[in-house]
Amino acid sequence: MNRKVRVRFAPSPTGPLHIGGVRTALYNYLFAKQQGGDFILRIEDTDSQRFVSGAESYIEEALTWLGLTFDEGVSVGGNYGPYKQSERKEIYKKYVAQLLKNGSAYIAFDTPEELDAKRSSVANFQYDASTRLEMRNSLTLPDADVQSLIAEGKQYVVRFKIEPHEDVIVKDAIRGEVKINSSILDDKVLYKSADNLPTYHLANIVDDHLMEITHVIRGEEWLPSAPLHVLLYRAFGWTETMPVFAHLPLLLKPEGNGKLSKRDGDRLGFPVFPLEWKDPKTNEISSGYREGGYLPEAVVNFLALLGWNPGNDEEIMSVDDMVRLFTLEKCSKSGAKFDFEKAKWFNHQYILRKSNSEIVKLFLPVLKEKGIEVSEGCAEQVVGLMKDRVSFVKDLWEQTSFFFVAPAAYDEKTVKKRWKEDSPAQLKELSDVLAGLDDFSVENQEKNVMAWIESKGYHLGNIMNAFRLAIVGEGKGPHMFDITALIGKEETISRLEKAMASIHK
RNA sequence: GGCGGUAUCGUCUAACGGUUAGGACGCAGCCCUCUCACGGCUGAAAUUCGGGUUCGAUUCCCGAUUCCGCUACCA
Repeated sequence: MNRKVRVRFAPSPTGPLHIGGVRTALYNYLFAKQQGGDFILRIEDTDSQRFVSGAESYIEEALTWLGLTFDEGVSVGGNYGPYKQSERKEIYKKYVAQLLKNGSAYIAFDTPEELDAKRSSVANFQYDASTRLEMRNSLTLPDADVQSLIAEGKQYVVRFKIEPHEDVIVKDAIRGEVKINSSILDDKVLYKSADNLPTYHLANIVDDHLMEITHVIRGEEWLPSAPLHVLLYRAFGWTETMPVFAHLPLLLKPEGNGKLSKRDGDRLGFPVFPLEWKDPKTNEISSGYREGGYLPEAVVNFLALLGWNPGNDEEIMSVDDMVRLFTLEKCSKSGAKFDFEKAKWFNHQYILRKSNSEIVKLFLPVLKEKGIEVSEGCAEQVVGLMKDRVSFVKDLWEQTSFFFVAPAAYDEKTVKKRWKEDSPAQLKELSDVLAGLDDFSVENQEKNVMAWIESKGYHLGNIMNAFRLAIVGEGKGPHMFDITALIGKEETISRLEKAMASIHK
């Protein structure tokens, strides 16, 4: 039996897509593409209590931004729809009936309050083979009572009847065989009474089967319930086509312990969400990678390597490279701490690799925001000179503002260190030298200025550093003539004059 | 508490019985240099702890410990 590989990413629209979820989506995508299979987006909105409006569109927008396109899903359709679980209620009802009929499941009337009472009175209470006969369910109640309770509209849930004392084996592509004894599993609720929807467990198995999913690649938090899922496949008689499981390690907090969570990001100063998110209820804003100035390629590359590696020393990889090299076997088993510094480094690498014109497109809006009107060509030259110094496009402004506006003040420390007694006089001479130049190219400036310095026997460093202070306002930046050639003769001389007039020690 | 998973530099990881335990981020130093960066080079930095198995364990097995997850009519 050779089935076409089909994988799904199945988030719940209970909030913005977490960066850990993004990685799960990415691994599913890489695996699907590598196997020539399909990548499906399924929305698991079976928790009506926690539903958050806007979350679903956020998920799609985030995946789109990252370039993780899916072959089937709510917005693109497909032959296995609907792709939103709340639209599949009738389907689940049919399959629950099947389990009820074959004795794998039963109806339970215990209310949440009754269960809470039980849990607080009985230590370690669990609804399972050892306790189910003390509860109010179709196993203990006479058939007629069950029917009449249902007829009078009593709320009930459907529970999965787990037979104890069996070692259930879960075959995991990353972890090998995981064995759990069925006795520790409880009779999970498959169908809720509260919102008349199935629970994750039921919906997940039914959908994966119906959508012909071949590989379930999901977070490690699902490992403990994987045996339950295996048992469900068996109860339905779908063991033959049960997907291969692969449980991914979790993304951990960068410092201390625990799973990376929503709060960590803004507390530690980096995003945990792909896109900025505004909570519709509290209006609280959580920062996103996109708004933080990250390039989607960098985010994808960084994330891919958090829990997987191609087995060589390559770190900068295109999506195509990753698709080619990806294997579940090379995924690690232990959680990975999130390293913000490394994420920055990846972004820097991608800025370096992008053409100047691509960076300019991203930089122009920043310039506009600062009220700078320049030609694209000019901005492109600045970018070419400066992009290797930044990790983020938005940092370019801080590094390059002196190209566009004359310094309003002179850095005190630099003045102290670089502004000498004879600096004003020397800069006056320099100004004259430059003023006499018709050709203000880098080469011609350099030739003439060097000749002048040499003829006067001046110290090169003293001249150039004072010059830099006058033009830039502080002791930083690329080679001086690269700057002056770009800002032009007039601007250069005017800045020199301003400096001579206003810098005093 | 119970159950499961996990364990190599600070961090991400390589080494699938034999290596001076490799790479990357970060850190330090040096070089480059008109400054600041970038870049290049060099360096410090790790096999959780016990037991086994083996001629030989980072690697295989057992135990402890660690950290993580699950333990809901949440996913």
